[in-house]
Amino acid sequence: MEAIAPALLDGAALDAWRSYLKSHATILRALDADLIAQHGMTTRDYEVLLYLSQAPDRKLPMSALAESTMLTRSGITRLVDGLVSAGLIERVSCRSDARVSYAQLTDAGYEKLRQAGCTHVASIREMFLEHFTPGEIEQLASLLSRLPGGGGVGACTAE
Amino acid sequence: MEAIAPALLDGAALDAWRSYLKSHATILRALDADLIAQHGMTTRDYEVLLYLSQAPDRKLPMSALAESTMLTRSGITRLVDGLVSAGLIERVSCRSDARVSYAQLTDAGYEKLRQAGCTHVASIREMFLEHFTPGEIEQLASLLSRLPGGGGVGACTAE
DNA sequence: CGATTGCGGTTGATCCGTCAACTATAATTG
DNA sequence: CAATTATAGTTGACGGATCAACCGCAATCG
Repeated sequence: MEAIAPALLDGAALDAWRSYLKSHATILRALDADLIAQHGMTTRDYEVLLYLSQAPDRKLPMSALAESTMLTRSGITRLVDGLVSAGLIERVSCRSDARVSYAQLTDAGYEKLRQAGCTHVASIREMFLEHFTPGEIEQLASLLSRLPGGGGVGACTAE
Repeated sequence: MEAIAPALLDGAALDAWRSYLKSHATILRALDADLIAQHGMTTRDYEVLLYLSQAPDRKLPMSALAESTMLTRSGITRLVDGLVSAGLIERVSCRSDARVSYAQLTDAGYEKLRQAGCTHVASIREMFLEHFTPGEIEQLASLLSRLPGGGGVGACTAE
């Protein structure tokens, strides 16, 4: 009568799961608030700019962005709309395939990313990294990489 | 020129952070999809029912729910609206303070939670717990508990 | 080739959650 | 006790993301 899910999860497992959920919610909320306050940009915006900055020619097809960010194609369309009207991104069409439309980082977008990167990375350090020793970071990286989407080998969701 | 944030984060730190973000997005999306498909309910709904089920009298003030779920009070009002009209929750007023309104789990809500709990916890096992040994779960719990919101000692956000 | 099928992207409707403003009640203070 | 201030909750307007439907183009298959 006392509990439902908790009764089905033993102590450490429950702790791990709850900390995982709560810490994520707390940290992301704070990061977003920082980024918005300091640069008028959400973490999603930042993520898109970052992916573009790392891509050849600083441009990516919309679909690639959608996959990287784990948004739907329609979600990306709208997100990019915003960045375009902010002047941080341009749409350029693809010569070899008229269906695809690239999002390309503008110089202004690159500069914005550079500026935001400083404070954002500092926030990530403060909220996440600084709570661990380098050895623990490695442990954590190794553990988390095994989760679905974590980037490790067994990350296939068995679709 | 090659990277922005990554250049500022060394390898393991970047891996840990990225795995943390991506795994969370992937897992939560899958859990939500499962819960919706099998029980017509979001993880937020589930969370609210769960908190209520663990509360004395199976009821909690709206504000308490808001705090537990990390939603705003207005967000909780709307979420609870939905659960009320689904018959899983009732609103009951407080006799000692006319401002507070409790959300109370109905029998139907309890039953629904019980049913959903089975599959939901199974999904959590599959997506999260099963990737680790018991010892690793403990490690993970210990590490994550140190993060903001993770429930550990230093979890104060220094407001 | 011409028709079908598939892919990339956008749009309309909708849902979910926030913020800001508001109401009503309680607590405080002079 | 009256006036102020604080707290609990709801509501309206809005933003962000999804789904489903769609358009245009490419690729494939007869």
